[in-house]
Amino acid sequence: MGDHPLARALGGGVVEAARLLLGRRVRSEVGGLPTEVILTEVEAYGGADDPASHAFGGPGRRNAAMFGPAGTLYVYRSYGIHWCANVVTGPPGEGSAVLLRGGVPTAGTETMAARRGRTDHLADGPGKLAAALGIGGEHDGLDLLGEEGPVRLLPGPASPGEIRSTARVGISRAVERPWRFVLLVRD
DNA sequence: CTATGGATTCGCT
DNA sequence: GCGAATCCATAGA
Repeated sequence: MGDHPLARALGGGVVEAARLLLGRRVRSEVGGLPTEVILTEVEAYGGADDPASHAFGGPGRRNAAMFGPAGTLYVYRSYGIHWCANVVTGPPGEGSAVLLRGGVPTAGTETMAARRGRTDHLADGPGKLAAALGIGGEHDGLDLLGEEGPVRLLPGPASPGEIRSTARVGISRAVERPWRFVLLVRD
C-alpha cells in the first residue's frame, strides 16, 4: 500500500483498524481554517456481510466511496440533517469502514465553536465531529492519507490509553457485535 | 411513481 | 425522557 504510517493498519481487518484509529488525530483545513481532534470513539462496520453496514447489499450510489481503497473518506447524511464521517478500511472492494463517533478538540477550537454555535460538546458525537471539522458531502471520497488534502489522518500519541469495546449505537441489525470502541481517558 | 426510515442532535418537559 | 427536524437512497406498486 502507501507509505503513510497508518496505511498498513487500515488495510487489515476493520475491527483492528478501528482500535488503531483511537488516539490518532484527524486534521482538516476546510475553508482555510485549521481544526484538529484526537479520536476517542469509533465504530467498525463490515462490508456486504454486515447487516448494519451501509455496504450491506453491495455498492450503490450513496456508498460508492466505501468500496474504495483504505484511507478513503466516506461521508453520508444522517436523518437528513447531519453529516457523518467514516474511514474506509480493508482491501479495495470490501466495503468496510470505521465511523468516527467522537473526539477531543486539539486545535482550532474557536473555529469549531463558531461552526457548532457553542463552546462545549464540540465533537462528542458523529454529527458533531463532522460539523466541527467542517466535513460535508463534498468531501466524500477524499484520500485521508494524502499530504495536501483538506482532511487528513495523522498519527497520535504512541500510548493513547485503554480501549473499551461495547455494542454499536443507533442500529437495528447485528446489534450483538461489540464493534464500538471507546478510548478511556486517564486522569 | 410514492412510501419509508435511518450509523443523530437539540430543545422542551 | 421524548419527539421534532429534514434529506435521499432504497424498496415496493
